[in-house]
Amino acid sequence: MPTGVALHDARARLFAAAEQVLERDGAGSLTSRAVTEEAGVAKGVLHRHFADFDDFLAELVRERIARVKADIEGLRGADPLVANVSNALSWTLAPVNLRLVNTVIARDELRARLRETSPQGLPILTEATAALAYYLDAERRAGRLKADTEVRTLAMTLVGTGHLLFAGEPDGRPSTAAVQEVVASMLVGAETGARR
Amino acid sequence: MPTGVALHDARARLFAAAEQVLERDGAGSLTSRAVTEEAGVAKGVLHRHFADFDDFLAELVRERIARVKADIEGLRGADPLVANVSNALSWTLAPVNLRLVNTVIARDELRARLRETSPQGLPILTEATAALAYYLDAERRAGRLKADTEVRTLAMTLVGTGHLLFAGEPDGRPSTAAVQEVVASMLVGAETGARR
Amino acid sequence: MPTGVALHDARARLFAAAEQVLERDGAGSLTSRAVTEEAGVAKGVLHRHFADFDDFLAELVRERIARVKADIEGLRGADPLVANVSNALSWTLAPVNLRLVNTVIARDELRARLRETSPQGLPILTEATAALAYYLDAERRAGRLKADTEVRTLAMTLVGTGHLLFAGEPDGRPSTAAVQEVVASMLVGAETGARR
Amino acid sequence: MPTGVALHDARARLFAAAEQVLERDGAGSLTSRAVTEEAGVAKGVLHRHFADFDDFLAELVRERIARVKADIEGLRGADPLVANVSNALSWTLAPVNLRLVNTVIARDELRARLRETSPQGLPILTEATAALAYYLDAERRAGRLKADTEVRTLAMTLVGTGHLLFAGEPDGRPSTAAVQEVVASMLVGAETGARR
DNA sequence: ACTGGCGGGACACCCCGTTCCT
DNA sequence: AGGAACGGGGTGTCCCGCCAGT
Repeated sequence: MPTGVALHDARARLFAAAEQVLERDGAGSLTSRAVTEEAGVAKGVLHRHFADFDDFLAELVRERIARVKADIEGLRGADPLVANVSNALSWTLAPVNLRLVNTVIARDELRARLRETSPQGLPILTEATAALAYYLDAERRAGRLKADTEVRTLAMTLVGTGHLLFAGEPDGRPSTAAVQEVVASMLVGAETGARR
Repeated sequence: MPTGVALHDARARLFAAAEQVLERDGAGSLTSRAVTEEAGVAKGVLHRHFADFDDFLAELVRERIARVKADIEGLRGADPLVANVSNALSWTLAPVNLRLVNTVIARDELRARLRETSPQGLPILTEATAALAYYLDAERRAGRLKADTEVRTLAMTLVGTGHLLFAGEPDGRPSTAAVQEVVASMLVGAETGARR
Repeated sequence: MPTGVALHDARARLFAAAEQVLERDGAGSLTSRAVTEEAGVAKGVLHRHFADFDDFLAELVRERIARVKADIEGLRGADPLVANVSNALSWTLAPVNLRLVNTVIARDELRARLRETSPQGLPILTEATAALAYYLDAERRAGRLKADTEVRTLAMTLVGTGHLLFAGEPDGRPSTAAVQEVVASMLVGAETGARR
Repeated sequence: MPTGVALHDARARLFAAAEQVLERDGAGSLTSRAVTEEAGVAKGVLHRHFADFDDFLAELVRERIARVKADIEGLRGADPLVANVSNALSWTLAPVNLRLVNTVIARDELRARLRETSPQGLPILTEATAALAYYLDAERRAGRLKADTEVRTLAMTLVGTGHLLFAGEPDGRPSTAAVQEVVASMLVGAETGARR
């Protein structure tokens, strides 16, 4: 029975529900029904707030992108470089994001729509790479990375390797130590001796 | 009309058809019908040679894995390191393979079955990483890479970065120069001065 | 295009559609798709209201059985015996019922399920025979049939002969006169002279 | 491997195989594959000797009809009337025949072709009815049935009732006693007192 | 504004009769 | 003669988007 009560936070609730479905059941189970059911909401609600399911997913991806960018931009130079980069990878490659990338990969229409805002590269990963490169450039300018470090390539290397590392784990969660070890070995050639 | 002719190479023809569909239409269009139609073969042929469609796909993945491994194992030390690695990445991340990885990502059942033979990591990429590490180890023992090179991590870095590079291109084909440039910058810290 | 309107009488509409298909195209054309198309209804509706197609058919048979029983039970002693019995046969062996019996005969699974409610005999015909026997017994007690009439056998004889008569006609519709003639000749030995 | 040996009795072997399949697995399992497998013969053999599967079935039906007719025509006036008729019904309604009738009912095309030789009525049952009527007429002329007996109707009644009786049994085999009882009660009004 | 049933398309799997190469 | 393949059809299932009621 209709309640007549407006869901003022429908978007947020639907996004949260989608993330829970992704985390619990994987990308293959992320259907419009699963989302609305998880949110405890009627199917029609999704279509009142979004043009269609792919539009909903696109918005969700953009929301995750914004969060990852904000997180990486919030990294502070005072913390150890390896820890910062490891955190950046952990945020970027969190299970929900990984599965969301898979969702994008599996859906032609969604991928096409995201091409408008992410012209190249895999959504989320591309933006994270850019944000990480920006952070690394700051570190380079601060003298914690060698002056000739190609931060764009280094960022891509870190994200690419991290992707393989995280995607390889059945549950998508390698240990923090494992991440730091890999990150450390990748930064070893670029780091200066500077410490604080 | 029935032809009555036995398809002595049904498996190979179906595999080739699947690859053409992948290349032309993408992972989203890889259905059992599309495969048999592309092969110019009756629907039932696929089910006569494979338990079901996921079984067919699993076999196709394994066949691609075998080919990639054989290709990488065929690399010769006489050729330039960067060229060899670039070739390895081009073979590993060929459009067909990339889309096949996407197919695996999108199909829960297929992924589950491949877990039996590829317990961890993304199919194809994992095996390519292992083969590449084996090749790099040979180069390390031959003195073309520094003795302390962690070949496993280096291989993962190369494949992971390459994956991002190839998957980022809308058509899955970065230029050879672009690949070599990235590979060169990644190997710069590990290479010795040895040349032949 | 979705109507959004709930089909409050989905069962009845599907049953009616199935009967129309039977009447128009015969038992061989009675597929689940044909039923939903005839009903102007989505394919899923059938599976929302019935476990599967055989379940739907079983329910249809039971509904027809109920109708035939009700019809026969509604026969009134005031009307001529021959007319009553002829009507009973016409109802029992109506084209739709005849073809429904054929459907049961042709479908192993359906037949198996109906065994639960019609342990023996051909569905519809068995129940009609029982109802007719009950009616004849009433007539016997009312003195319109000889006291020693074996109503069970007589009913079986009438239905069995009627079945041959109706099933023999290409379109399943012998003339009323032909039916009455046969019925009359079969009752001649059992009828008393009683008239009203 | 081809044997090169011609099956001079292919027809008979295929017919026998079909009957075994009918008897063991029912009408629903009577496919061309089942027949050739049961006969231990290649699928092509059937199509070498018959235009198509429906043609094969039509010939089988005609063969069974001929056998039933011959059997009934072989009845001798010296034996008890009830026993003779009971035997006629048992032959006519043998499980194989009953299931063959079902096969005819379930196959539109087969039914259509048999219309050419059996313009009306159910194949086998119609011919059996005619043969039985002929026999009964002989008995009538011999004085064992009343002179005014309508043998055509009586035959139809016997076969129709018998059909219900036999088809009602799950395994298609009522006891001889049950058959004789029903037959006796149906003949009671038509028999004269003549005995031998 | 929300609810929930429906429309419609697609897909995997299965079965059958039939043909014809080996 | 044997057996693989062919073409067609049927069923159950899933999913997304729509929209009449409440």
